[in-house]
Amino acid sequence: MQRHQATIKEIAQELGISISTVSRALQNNMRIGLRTRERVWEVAKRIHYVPNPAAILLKKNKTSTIGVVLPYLQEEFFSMAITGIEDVALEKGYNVVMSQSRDKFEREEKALKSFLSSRVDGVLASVAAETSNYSHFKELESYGTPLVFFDRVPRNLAANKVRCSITQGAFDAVEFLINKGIKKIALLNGPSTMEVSDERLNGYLMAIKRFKLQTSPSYLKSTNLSKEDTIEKMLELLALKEPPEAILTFNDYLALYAMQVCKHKGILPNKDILFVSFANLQMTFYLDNPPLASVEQIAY
Amino acid sequence: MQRHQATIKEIAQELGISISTVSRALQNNMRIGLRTRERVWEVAKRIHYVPNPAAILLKKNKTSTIGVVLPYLQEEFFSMAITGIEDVALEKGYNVVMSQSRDKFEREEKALKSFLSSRVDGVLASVAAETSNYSHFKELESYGTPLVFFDRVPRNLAANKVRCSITQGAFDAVEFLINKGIKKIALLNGPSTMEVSDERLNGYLMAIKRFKLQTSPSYLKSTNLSKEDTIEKMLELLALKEPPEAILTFNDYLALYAMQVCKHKGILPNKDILFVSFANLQMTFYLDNPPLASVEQIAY
DNA sequence: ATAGAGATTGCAAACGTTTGCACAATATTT
DNA sequence: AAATATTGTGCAAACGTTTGCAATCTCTAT
Repeated sequence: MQRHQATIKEIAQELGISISTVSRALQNNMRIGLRTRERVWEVAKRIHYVPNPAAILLKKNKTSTIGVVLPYLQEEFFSMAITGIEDVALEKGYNVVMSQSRDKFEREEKALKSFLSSRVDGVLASVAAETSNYSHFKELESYGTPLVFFDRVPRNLAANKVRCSITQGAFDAVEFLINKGIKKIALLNGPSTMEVSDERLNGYLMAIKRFKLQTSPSYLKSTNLSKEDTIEKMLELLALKEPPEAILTFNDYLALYAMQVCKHKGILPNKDILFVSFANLQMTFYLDNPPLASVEQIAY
Repeated sequence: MQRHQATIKEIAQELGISISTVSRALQNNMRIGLRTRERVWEVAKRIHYVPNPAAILLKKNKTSTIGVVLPYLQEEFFSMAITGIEDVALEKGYNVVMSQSRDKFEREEKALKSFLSSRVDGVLASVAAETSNYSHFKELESYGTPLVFFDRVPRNLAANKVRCSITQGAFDAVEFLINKGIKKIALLNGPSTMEVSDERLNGYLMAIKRFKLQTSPSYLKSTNLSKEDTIEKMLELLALKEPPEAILTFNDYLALYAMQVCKHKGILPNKDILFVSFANLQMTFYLDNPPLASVEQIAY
């Protein structure tokens, strides 16, 4: 099946020169005469030579590959991020291999194992909602594989992290609602294990304080991002004696789930209860009734 | 940076046995005594041995990796498909590397090149809308890399192809409309380079013939799947002397674009003009006004 | 005891590439 | 013409693994 792949040995043979010369010629090493270099390149092209990455890895201990784990590829934020990652990686001569955790700890763990065994040069990770134990990441680092978290970064872990600071975004979102005369604002947040949740909370609290509003612990809900949990927490909010007039949600998906709950209860979203969220999905452009506003995060 | 990774040599040294014995012990080769095998495994675990895939590829000429190119990871159909692919691949001990073409020929070409140089064992491809020349796929095969197209398979190309036959689905969709008493049905199809477009057309024509309806070339539009082109073709349909009463669209995205055009023109989608499409996105559950019906394709 | 058998283990080559070092060929200076 | 510098090329080892073959053990049956 797998037909023979061209090797530098064959090029050397055909030209009657040594393989070291060919190797150097292909690297455009100045030590090799221009004429020889040209002849080597010509043969290489003709016989469709492609360097064997395994041999190179073996020698250089470098795969020129980076691994990316993230929760869902289909979430627009991540899919844009991946596109950005791919673009710069390709430009720099790196390959990208990605894996979705689907917010499951187990899948995330497996993905990292597979990255480890394929010896990626580095890993980018956006952690699964389920994850609260970071030993699998620690293990990666113990092998010396560089690791950078992005967007969904863990709290309480000394590591490289990249994310937009959205404290200000959360503040602005609340201010926006307050300017509309709203007083009772709830926060439907993500898991407390994530720093990005903290930031939303901080921005929210800052705004509440600054504008001297009131809130209560029952207005602060934290979900695991699943549809079920979100619906449950939303029902709790609606069941309060003083249900909120507006809800700031962790992202557009939570907002959509929550809005569905409202509809079932005969409450008109963005009429009876205003929704403001984070992410600004392309998708929301298709909706007749999207969240009132959304804080955009530039994923690419 | 990159800390040293354990090798079988080190295991051998520690136990005072030869590397070949270690290699065989790790493969659970029966030629190696049980006691030795156990000791080897124990050390391997302790020092976190992970086989170096490069060395194995070099010997076996097998990467246990398959490459997947598809248009958009964020389209639900593909993201489900990828999950299916990942699941069976992992189960069989294969890794998956994927790349999005974003419907661009150039990106698709690059992805295949990168697969080639990383020596994947095989490729799964769903072709980009832009692609009409398959030389890059041909090249893959000339290297002996097995190739299977899925869903978006090319016409007129002898190759392995996997897709749902949706001729029947298209037929059923039209029948569904006819049963509602609709007579004037248009088809907003995908590029004619794709077999999947042909199938929709065939199903549509079969139903038209069977139920003795009329259609006209101006009811048959073919788009490149982009939003712009879809809007243009939709405007053409609306500009006809006899605009259609219902439109069968290539997928949910086209339906959504087309429905937006209607709204701009003050036409009520699924009231004045009925929409039926293919794909059945999760997303459409969030919509207040989804396509009337959608033919589901089981991606996973 | 000892031949033969069977069970274990080790040697060494091979996979395709890179690279330090040495050597050969040519050009430049005396 | 010899000595030196410059340029071009080749040898061989190394990377971590697998595997055919040979070698060494440990038995059992004589």
